[in-house]
Amino acid sequence: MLGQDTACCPGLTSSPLDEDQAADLAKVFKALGDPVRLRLLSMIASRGEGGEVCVCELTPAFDLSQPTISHHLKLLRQAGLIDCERRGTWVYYWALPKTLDRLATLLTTPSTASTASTAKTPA
Amino acid sequence: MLGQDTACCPGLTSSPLDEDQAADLAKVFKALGDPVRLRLLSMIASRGEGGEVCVCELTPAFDLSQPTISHHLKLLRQAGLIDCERRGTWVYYWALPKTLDRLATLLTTPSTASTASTAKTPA
DNA sequence: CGTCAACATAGAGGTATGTCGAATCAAGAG
DNA sequence: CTCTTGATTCGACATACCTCTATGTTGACG
Repeated sequence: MLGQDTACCPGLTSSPLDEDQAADLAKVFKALGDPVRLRLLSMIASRGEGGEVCVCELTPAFDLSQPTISHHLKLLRQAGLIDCERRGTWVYYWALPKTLDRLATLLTTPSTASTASTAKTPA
Repeated sequence: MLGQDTACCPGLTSSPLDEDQAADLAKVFKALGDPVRLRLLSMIASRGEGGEVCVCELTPAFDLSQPTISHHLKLLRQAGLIDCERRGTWVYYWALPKTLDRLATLLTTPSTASTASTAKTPA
């Protein structure tokens, strides 16, 4: 998801998106378009670069059933925003900052681009 | 939409979002979660700072009815991403970069924040 | 005033999304 | 092996969303 060809692109404000780029990006933004998923992602991402969170820590933070949380985590994973691994009884999730960086670059407007254009994940 | 209290916030990856912040942000991301709206926004925003686009230029770029385009423009406007004005027979739309910048800052991860954190629209 | 063109709004229909309970799978303890 | 706990998958249902056609509204022009 979100192929390489969209990774290089300067931003929404520079040139109109073509249909394929828009479709790819829309999937990621749609994944972010739910308050539960936004909170889940922020809870996971705020653990830092190598940080992980167990599902058993995430679930009680919401007034939702466990299957529902699991469903939202799945969508975030399909959007390329997080990934997970099972270790014993528990499943741990971590953030994939590359996707977030890509979106941030895309949303950066020319006025702010002068300071942020060099932030395209050094490699 | 997207009150001032969320404007100051460092980013998704720094600390977990509370419920209200997540709800506000989700509305904006949801507005971006459709390929048609993404393309509309990019067509409008790529006109630059003072640029404007007439609806009559936007509609023929899509294989959709005119009311459908009007509907999507309304959602983008309600999300605070664009605004419009009627001048004579035509209606002109322009982008509101402040909202985009806010999202970009929010999505910026610590590794890239060193170069982009000062990009919060100088005033 | 009447008419026409550009946009917006209203309502309807089909599809997707969010949520749940129940069932299922995975791993460890006894 | 069986039982318990953690997590995902499945099936169902209510709601939201995207799209259309039909209708309103606004302004320009005779």
